[in-house]
Amino acid sequence: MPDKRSLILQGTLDLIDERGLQSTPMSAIAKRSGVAMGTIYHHFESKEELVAALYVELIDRLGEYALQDYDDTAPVPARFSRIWRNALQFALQNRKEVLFLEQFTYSPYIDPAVREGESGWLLELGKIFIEGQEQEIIKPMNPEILIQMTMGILMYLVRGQVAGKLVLDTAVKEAAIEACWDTVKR
Amino acid sequence: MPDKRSLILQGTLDLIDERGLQSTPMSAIAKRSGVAMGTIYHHFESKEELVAALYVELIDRLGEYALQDYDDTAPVPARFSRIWRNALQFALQNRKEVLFLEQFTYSPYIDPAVREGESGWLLELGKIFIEGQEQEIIKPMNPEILIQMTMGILMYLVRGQVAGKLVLDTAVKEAAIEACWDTVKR
Amino acid sequence: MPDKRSLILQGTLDLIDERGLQSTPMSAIAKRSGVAMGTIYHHFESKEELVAALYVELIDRLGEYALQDYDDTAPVPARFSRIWRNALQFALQNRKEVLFLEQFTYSPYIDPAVREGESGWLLELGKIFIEGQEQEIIKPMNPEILIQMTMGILMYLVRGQVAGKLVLDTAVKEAAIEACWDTVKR
Amino acid sequence: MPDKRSLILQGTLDLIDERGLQSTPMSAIAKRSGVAMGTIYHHFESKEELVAALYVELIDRLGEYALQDYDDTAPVPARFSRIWRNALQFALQNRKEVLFLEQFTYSPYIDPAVREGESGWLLELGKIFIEGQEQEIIKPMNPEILIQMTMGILMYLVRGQVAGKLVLDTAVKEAAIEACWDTVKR
DNA sequence: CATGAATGAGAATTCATTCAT
DNA sequence: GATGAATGAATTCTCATTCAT
Repeated sequence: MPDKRSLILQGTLDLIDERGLQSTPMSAIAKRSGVAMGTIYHHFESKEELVAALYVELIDRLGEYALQDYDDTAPVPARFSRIWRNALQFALQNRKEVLFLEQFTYSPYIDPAVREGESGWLLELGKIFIEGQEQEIIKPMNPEILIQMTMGILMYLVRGQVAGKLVLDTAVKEAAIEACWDTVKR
Repeated sequence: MPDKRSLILQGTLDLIDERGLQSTPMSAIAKRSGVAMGTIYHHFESKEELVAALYVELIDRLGEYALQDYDDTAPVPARFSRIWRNALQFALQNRKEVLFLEQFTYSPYIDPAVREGESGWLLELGKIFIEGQEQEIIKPMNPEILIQMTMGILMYLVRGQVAGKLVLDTAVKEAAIEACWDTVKR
Repeated sequence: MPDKRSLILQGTLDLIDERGLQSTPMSAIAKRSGVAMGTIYHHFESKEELVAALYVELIDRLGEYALQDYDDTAPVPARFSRIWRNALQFALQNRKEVLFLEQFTYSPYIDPAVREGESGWLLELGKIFIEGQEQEIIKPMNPEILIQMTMGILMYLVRGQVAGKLVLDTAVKEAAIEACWDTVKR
Repeated sequence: MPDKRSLILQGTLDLIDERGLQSTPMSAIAKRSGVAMGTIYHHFESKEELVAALYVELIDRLGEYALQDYDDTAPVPARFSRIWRNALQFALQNRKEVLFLEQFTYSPYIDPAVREGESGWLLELGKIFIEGQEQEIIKPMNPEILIQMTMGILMYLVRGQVAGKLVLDTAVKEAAIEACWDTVKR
């Protein structure tokens, strides 16, 4: 059986996805997670801390997934594709998680301090861009800008699918990764 | 002096930006807007309706701004740039407004019915893409996909600037619009 | 009809007397006072503030009562008796009020800042003692000390009566006032 | 090392002194005393019992201290001074303890049954007063009244010092004991 | 005996909404 | 229309007590 902390985080995510934070009282989280309300407060100081902890947890999970099968000796374009293909995959397989992150990344509800830590995969992406710029195959721009643009492409595609506006089948996914490359390549 | 309805909407936007919807009671909106609580209920049925009205108001404002100086007889790339340059401009000059839209577009708090109406500028973009595809200068993909990708690029750049990760000066803004074109062009 | 604020203060005092602060939830205060719980919070920021407000209110009431029929041109012993007779009278006629003050004067529950303000009757007593010392009919000690001793005599008599250990009839009351004088007189 | 029961009682006293009973959860007592919560419940049935036990413990300690060096063959005034000097000494050296007793003696939180037992020193005082009355050196009043008055004088002096209103140096302490005698002597 | 995570009833507090003025 | 005090259900959070280890 998963530990209570995980049960609570999962229950929180599920309910926020289903009804929104507004309409998710702690009592509902307790019921959904199968623990007593007091137990939640044993693990998290407040509702705000609980949501922050979930945020950190999901950021970490995404970061880990993004680096799966990552070979840092491969050529730049291959590494680029690998990471973004992973990230997209994660987003599509973890709809709730990613919508949560989208929702709270710029919400005043999340303490800015929580957002700070750079995740490993973003650092790795930075390296890829710099190396690509040295090889003159990537546009000579602030890597931060390139990262934001690429992430924006993929995240908005995921949003589009979630909203039912479009369908991301395998072909489209590959096209999307390619489009990402087109955006940054020289 | 602006009419009370506008004062209320502005106060609501300000407070949601500062403290989040969670922490924005109607009483605070009343105080900030300089009206009595009862007055808010003269103009809006409920808090939910108030937020929905704000959403619609901002969507409209963005849509209007995006089509400024738009010449629908110009060539496809020029029209593409015009609209996105406008949209980016709007986003940068209306941080609160755009973060609000980002925040609530996929929130269960906004009734899906409210989101429905296609805004004119998005319809116009659809036309641009179809025309560009006929001219074989734009990738032959579902235009919805192309729109999402382009919007993602720009929105994530704005997010990046809001978060203090990067600065969008004039040069970068132009480069960003160009990168959008690179993403969709054949 | 008394205003709601007074109703709430009275209900609070009654319940604290009957069951203690511990066992007096805000909901009980609301019910007893005949107002809604929210109304209490309209008048007082928190339970703590409510109790503090009650404290101040009672201190004021006692101070006012103590100076009834006070003639500041009378000789020192007469003035001394008048004030203490009044104070004792107040204490005996306002059991709840005085026990509340006893209970909370040195409780960490009352913010020390609340206790600060010197009440008029105590200032007046100070003057009496100084004048009496000049006339060499009162012990030459720090007046603060004399005040504490006198108040202690009377308050502990009241306590004794409340506890059922003794009965303060008219004769005893007069004897007590006399004993107070014996304590401070030269 | 003191036994756990004592540690718990001491921790309870400290915390009640610092934050009040209201704000002293059992968990805090456990932490402060360096024992587990379960351990507290081995020694005391409930929080109420714990506080009652502390009350009894402190009453006993005070009673014992009050009779130190007490010679029941000495003359009445000497015996009177001895006991009250001891009591005052105890109060000044055990601020927390005495404030606790003050606080809870008339609190509904303490079961009246707990307060009942007459302590030896109070019985002894009763004897002193009766003997003094037989010798016609003490006022012919209910001894209970005389006890309350004397205790009131001293306790309020202690309160005054605790509140920072006055300082009880050796001279003042002696004067206070004398004043007590003035209050009861014929 | 000792531990401290878990429990859940109960407390304090909030806030959308109403309505008498 | 405008006001804002009043309402009380809903929510967050607390904490005395238990019990499996």
